[in-house]
Amino acid sequence: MNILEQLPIPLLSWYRENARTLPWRSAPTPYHVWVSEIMLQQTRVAAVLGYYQRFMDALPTVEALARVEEDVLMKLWQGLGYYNRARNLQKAARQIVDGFAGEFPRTYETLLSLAGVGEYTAGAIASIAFGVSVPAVDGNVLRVVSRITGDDSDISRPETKVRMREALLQIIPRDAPGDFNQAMMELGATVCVPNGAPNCDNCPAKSFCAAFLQEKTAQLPVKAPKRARRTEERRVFLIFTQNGEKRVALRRRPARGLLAGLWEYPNELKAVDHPLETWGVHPVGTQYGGVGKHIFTHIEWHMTAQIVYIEENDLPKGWIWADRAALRRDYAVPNAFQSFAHLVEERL
DNA sequence: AAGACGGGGCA
DNA sequence: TGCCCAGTCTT
Repeated sequence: MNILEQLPIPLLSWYRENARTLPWRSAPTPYHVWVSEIMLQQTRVAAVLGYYQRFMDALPTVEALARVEEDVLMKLWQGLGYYNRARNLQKAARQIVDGFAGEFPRTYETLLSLAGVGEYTAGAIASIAFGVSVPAVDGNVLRVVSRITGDDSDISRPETKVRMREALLQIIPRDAPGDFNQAMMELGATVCVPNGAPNCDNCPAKSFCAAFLQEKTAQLPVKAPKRARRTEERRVFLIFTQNGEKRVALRRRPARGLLAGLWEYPNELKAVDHPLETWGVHPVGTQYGGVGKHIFTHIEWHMTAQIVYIEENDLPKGWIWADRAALRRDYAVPNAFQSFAHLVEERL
């Protein structure tokens, strides 16, 4: 017999008592659910809160999102990370407007065809916005299921995810699939937590949870170790105008890859010699700008900044001069350069 | 199946 | 520091 069969009733009851009040829950239209789910991918609720409302104020409809200029979109996403999510969001908005005549897709399979919508997100939108009985299996759900069933399979394996998804499909309440999925995630986020001891005293599953009953919560879930990240030594050039208006040089990053399409202070690996010369930049004066560090999931940047003054007309093709207002309003600069933000602002 | 892809919070 | 987060896409 399936131990999970005991879960839905106490879980839903617990959820109705303990659900957090979240902005995307107040009016769960398909558009609201979709945008919030994309923002929440690999991102904590607390981090999304500061972005969601501002995004909705700027782009209240799927049509507005489909039409917005990419730089404005990226500015709204600046600091949230995984920037392809934003670009895929707009791609999908155009799919909806052009391909589905503005009518939001309402089946799991059709939702899957939208850019940036995978198994989890398709399940979340289908169940929460349209009441379709499909699971939404994220990291929280994998952890909760592993513990309740005492399953020690590696949850990073696709095969494990498929099996747990199928088990959930058997028990998901047909009259409340959206609440059930949200309740599973809410439980994982607030009670059956990943770091440190879970709060089993307040868990609706404590009477039948295998991990709790066998005191194995610390051993579950099982997850394969990640590969170590590599380090990159980089020189960052904070380039200012020598005369006239106070401005700083920015250039756009390549359209693909890390931080694609965002703006940055020109920088290069330390292993590469004479980047200024290569760019055709002729310093009038230079000064040490301190060090900075930024940790990505798979790379660690160790940065040394150099302050450089050049003539205004010495700016390489394609780069731009930004004054303080433009830097704040128009250009999405990733948080990787946050260590130098203060230094730059002081000089603008 | 593995790697790329951000950034932050917490033990 | 290392882990993990309402994952998806590419190779």
